[in-house]
Amino acid sequence: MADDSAVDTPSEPDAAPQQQESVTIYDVAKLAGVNPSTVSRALNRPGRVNAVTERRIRAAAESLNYHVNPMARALPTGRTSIVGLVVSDITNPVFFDVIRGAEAAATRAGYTLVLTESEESDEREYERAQRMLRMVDGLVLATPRMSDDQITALGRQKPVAVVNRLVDDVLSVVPDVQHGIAEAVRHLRALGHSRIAYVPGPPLSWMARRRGELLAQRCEWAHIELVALDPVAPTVLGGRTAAVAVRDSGATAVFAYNDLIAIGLMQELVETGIRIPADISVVGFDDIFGADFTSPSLTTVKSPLREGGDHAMSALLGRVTGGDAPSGGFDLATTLVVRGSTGTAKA
Amino acid sequence: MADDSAVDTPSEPDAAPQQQESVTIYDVAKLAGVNPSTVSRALNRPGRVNAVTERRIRAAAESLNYHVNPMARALPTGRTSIVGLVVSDITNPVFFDVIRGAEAAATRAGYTLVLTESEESDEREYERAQRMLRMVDGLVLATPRMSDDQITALGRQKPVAVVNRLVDDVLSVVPDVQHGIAEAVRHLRALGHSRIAYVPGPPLSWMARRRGELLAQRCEWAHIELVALDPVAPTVLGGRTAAVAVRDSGATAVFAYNDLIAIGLMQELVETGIRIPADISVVGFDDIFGADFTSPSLTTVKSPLREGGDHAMSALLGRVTGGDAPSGGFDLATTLVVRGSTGTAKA
DNA sequence: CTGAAAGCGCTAACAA
DNA sequence: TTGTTAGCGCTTTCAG
Repeated sequence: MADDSAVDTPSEPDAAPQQQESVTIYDVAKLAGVNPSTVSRALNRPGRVNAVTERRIRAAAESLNYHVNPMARALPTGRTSIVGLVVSDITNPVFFDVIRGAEAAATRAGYTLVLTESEESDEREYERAQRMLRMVDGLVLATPRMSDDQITALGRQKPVAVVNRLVDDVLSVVPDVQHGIAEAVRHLRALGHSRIAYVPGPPLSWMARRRGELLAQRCEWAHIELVALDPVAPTVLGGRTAAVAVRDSGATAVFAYNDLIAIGLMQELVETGIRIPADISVVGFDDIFGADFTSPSLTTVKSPLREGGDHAMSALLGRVTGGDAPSGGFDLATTLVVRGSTGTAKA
Repeated sequence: MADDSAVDTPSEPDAAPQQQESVTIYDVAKLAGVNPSTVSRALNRPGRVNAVTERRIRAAAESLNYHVNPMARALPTGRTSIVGLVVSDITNPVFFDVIRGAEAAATRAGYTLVLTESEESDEREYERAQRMLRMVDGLVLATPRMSDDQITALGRQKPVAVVNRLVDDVLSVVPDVQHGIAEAVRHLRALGHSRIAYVPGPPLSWMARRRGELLAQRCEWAHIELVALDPVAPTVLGGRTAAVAVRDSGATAVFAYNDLIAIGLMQELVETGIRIPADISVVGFDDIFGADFTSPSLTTVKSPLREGGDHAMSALLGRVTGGDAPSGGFDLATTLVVRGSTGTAKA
């Protein structure tokens, strides 16, 4: 640690590191005194080779530090042991859990996860998914923005699973939003709220539309007036822009399409001198990382994001490995997490 | 949207989708009336083929919806156009920005990003990196936990770059922590703090050790007493566990190894009736997503994480594509972001 | 149980 | 400029 000032520039390795030749089954075969095909058999299908030769081969492979070349294997088999995940925005914490779940399921099954993002563009999304398709055994699309037709087209080429959206003829993993919404509406109703505002998310998003619809349904059912405001970007900034409309709506409580919006909204409202929840209650969706950091902490409809990613990937891999239909009945119910941002309605 | 109750289970596609045969350069060649190798040339090295035949070939490829098979290409060339990124914990928001930066740089260069995590285990980390190495053209390790020797070993096989750590003979991208720490110490000093506590992070982490060392140096230099407490896990929970020690330390301000710890610490302190910053000031490191959600919002030494990921990946790809040494002088200085969690020292 | 041989899709000499 | 011909490393028949 002699030099402290120069560390902000990549250090230059002294010598160009010798990229060592990779060892192949031919090397192993030679060392073990067998045919390459026998090496392949021994390493892949234990039992289909004489026990002692197998041991000899394994020892040879070990000593040579042999590792199979996934690319070379992919050619004859057509399977790469790679699965892809497409998210619309790596920045959005909603996907962190989806990624984590998908990664876990993939790793568990011995698959490698490849990740890409579409930066909220439906065109880029399709293009990148298509590109990725060539190298993966299957694809998971998280809250995709592209059209149903495009998704179906992808599904015709390789197995595809979708999270947070329902698409015909495609493996779809969707949480039961209904349940959480019912809880939330009941919660607000019990607190005396009878006029609620709703800040919608991107109209291109299936999940955004769905939440809006179910919320409207439920409020009508509960004889609560729901005021739908203009949709905003599903970001903290988007939430801030909705503050004025929320204030002017005369509602005593507000639903935001997601937590990001809810958080931005709260920040802006508080800065305008509005007290939460004394003046207005706020409810979000998702329960993302950080939802409990705010002050007051955010009441939100929790989506089982991690499970969603995990289940989608598991289902996909089940299909990839030719397995039978994944058994349904996942525990994907949304639930209300009550925190500090909701309180009794202002008189 | 007829059925609302059944959506929590993967929908079963009616028919097993016909996985269409993938089209190869042979198909394109036949359609265009040329030899496969000509197709390869036309598509890869525009200009080395007659302009009109090239156009004919492109048209044929287009009409057949041809896409190159990356695996097949990887075999003869030895290059996959895939780069890997290893992080220690996908859950940790610190890596979100690193991932985003790396992804951006990779995509920009036409590479695909492969992601894996080590779940904070040095063994798993090395094993997964090694496994990944077979299929990538290069590897970026973000805040790795494995030993220098292991990193060097990886670097002998394929180009490797490291973020947030200095390793001999390996491309290292490290922010200039010094600068931010100096600012932070000066800030606290100006507020009258003369006894500061420090909650260290995982001892296995190079960056954790470095922050501790530089902080100690700087405080000594500024004639401030620094009380190093026991290290904790770099998580919100870890931060909570440090609260008692912090309170008992008698310090009027506390540095946490990272924002996660700082946030957990603040939560626990506040719940114990300690006021921030009236009773104690808190400073974190990184400026992660959510650091401004807390109440009070967190004063923190911001690390240019996104740039770190981007630069590391760029430098790596520069090396992969045989380019010359990446020009140094990146804008990777850390800076102090002053928010609400720091104030004048209690008398 | 094991060896021989063909071929996955593509690239890269080498010829023509 | 284009065709021919070998492979890249591995799996997988098919013989033996």
